[in-house]
Amino acid sequence: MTGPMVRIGDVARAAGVSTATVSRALRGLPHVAPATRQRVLTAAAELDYRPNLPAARLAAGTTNTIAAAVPDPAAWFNATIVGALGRHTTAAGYDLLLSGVANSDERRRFIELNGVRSGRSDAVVLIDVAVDTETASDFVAQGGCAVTVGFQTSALSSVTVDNVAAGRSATQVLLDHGHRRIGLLSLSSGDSLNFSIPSQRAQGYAGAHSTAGMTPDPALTVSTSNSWAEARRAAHVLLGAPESPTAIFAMCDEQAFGVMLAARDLGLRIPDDLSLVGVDDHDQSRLVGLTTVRQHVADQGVAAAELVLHALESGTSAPQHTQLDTELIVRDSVGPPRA
Amino acid sequence: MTGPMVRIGDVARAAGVSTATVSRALRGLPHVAPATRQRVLTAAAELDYRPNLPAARLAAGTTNTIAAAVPDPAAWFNATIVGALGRHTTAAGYDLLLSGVANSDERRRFIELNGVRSGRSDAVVLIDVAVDTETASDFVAQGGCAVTVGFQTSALSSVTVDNVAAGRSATQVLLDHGHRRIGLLSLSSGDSLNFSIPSQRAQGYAGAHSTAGMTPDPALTVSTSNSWAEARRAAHVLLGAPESPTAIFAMCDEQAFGVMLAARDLGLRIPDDLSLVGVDDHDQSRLVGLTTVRQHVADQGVAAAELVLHALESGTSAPQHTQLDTELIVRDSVGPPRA
DNA sequence: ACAGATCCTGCAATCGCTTGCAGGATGAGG
DNA sequence: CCTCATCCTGCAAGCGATTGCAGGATCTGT
Repeated sequence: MTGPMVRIGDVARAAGVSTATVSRALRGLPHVAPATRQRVLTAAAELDYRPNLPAARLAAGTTNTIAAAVPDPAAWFNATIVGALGRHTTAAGYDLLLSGVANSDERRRFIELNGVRSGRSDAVVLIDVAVDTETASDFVAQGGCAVTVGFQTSALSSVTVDNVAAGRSATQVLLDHGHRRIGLLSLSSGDSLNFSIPSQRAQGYAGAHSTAGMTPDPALTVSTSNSWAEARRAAHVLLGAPESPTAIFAMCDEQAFGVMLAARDLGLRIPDDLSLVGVDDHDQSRLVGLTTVRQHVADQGVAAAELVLHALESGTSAPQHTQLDTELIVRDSVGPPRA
Repeated sequence: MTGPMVRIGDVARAAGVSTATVSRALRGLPHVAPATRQRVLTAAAELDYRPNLPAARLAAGTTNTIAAAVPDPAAWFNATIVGALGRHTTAAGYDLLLSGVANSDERRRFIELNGVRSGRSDAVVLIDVAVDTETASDFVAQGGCAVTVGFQTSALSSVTVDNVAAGRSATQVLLDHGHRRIGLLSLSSGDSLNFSIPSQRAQGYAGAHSTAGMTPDPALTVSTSNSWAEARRAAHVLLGAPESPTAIFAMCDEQAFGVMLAARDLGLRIPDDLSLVGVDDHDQSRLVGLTTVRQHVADQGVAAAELVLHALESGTSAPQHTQLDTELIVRDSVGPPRA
């Protein structure tokens, strides 16, 4: 059944050279005569030789693999980043290992498993997964290479957006239209591993208010996960309250979709009866006319890939922090408050 | 900088046993006395020992890794399956390697790289990626283990849905409402690697027509990728033609979203001026009230995981074919044709 | 034709863990 | 008290590549 395993020695014999030469020839290393290389290539092709990865990795001490951690691989934000990241790392010859890391246990395991010493991956990309300062510096102290996306800590390279500004401008649009009671649908810190995004966006929300000489009503803030269903329920609460908001700032578009559903449930028209702003510019937001603060998600994946590849190739461990722009995308979900 | 590498020998010395015993103790293998195991565990913990994966893989000849191939990791369908698949394989102790396979070159490379002989992965999951019969049987002949999702070939285990039935029932709804000119937005076979889905759904479309004693007008069929932008453009063509259809069957919900955009561009109201049915039941479909034929996507990922894990654990190579149900989800995008 | 630099190539030691086999210790049964 | 099974444990031979170092071939300039 199982085809005979062709080893590097077989190729060497066939080409009449040593395994050392085969190894060098096959990997395009210098110091091998063109004619010899050709001979080796031919022999390898003829025997249909496939180098054994674990062996190569053990000997070379390098894995050519990048491990990515995401809270939920199926979520749009994560998937988009992973897609862009993967495209670039694959092009550079790296494999992409994907791990779902939904709680702190899994996170610890992930960090442990991907340290330099286990030889599982050469570098790690943490997408929307936070790590504490100590863990991060331990990791790099051991020679690990990591970059974070959507979270920032000093010891690690990162790519982020200005979430305070995003929260501010989302809120500002609403304020500009005359809204005075603006609900905040916050991302829950429940089992989430990244607290910074919600708190920063909330900070922008508060900031915009205070610039306008106002203080937001704490009763208008509700937290949920990024699931539609939960956001919908939360929006029901918000909109069913005695002094309900005339507008809602949802911290992510997916939550905004949930609000739209709730509005429909309640017979509220957007933007006539309720204004709505999200953050992300999810693929679907255009379809439903959602006004939102766009973050260029795929670009973040590309940036992460560049950071990681650069670090790997240069061997540098000095962290670099990239911050991408956000931009307000005006669609149809915002209008003046109902009289 | 780099912490001292702790090897299995160090643990052995600390625990006063041989490396063989450490290896067995740490992996929970039988034939090691409880007291000894405890001693080894303690020593390992104290030294913060991390086994070196490549070494273990080389020695054991097994990788504990499953490689998944998807045309586009960022696409909703793929991401959803990968998410479910990953959750289950990780729980079973396997790593998930993710590769974007967008054309036949990449596909060939993927198959080669993941054959048994290269020791890169223990099994392969092909998601919406087709392979020809010969490649498939070669792969298993060499001892490879593979399962396909959304595509079926006899030599490999697979999980699919009945696409003919899906196409038929989508078309049937439209017919039932009295539509007689039904446009078909087909998935293009451009660079796609899986032709079977579009052709099967088209077959269902034709079948429903012929059951009703009709023959669909070939002029009403247009092919595009699953991108919104393309589908939108195609819909413009379809709807701008002299005898435009009163309804459209889009082979996937993402295309249907494009049609919605086009309809909006043209000032057509759904379902008053145009009826629309998709396939998938994309997360967003509910939001926009799209009538669609649901396929349980996450379940397909789970099924794929089960197939793969079973094959790996039992060592069986007899292919198993799982077919999941689809179900018509009626929302608001279908009505009678305009008078 | 010769010294010295430049290029290729092979030897053999590693990389760190797994595992078949054999041997010693322990316990049960007669 | 002896025999035989049963259980643990250690020895040491791999697993299949990579790579520092040394040595031979080839070439350059004089």
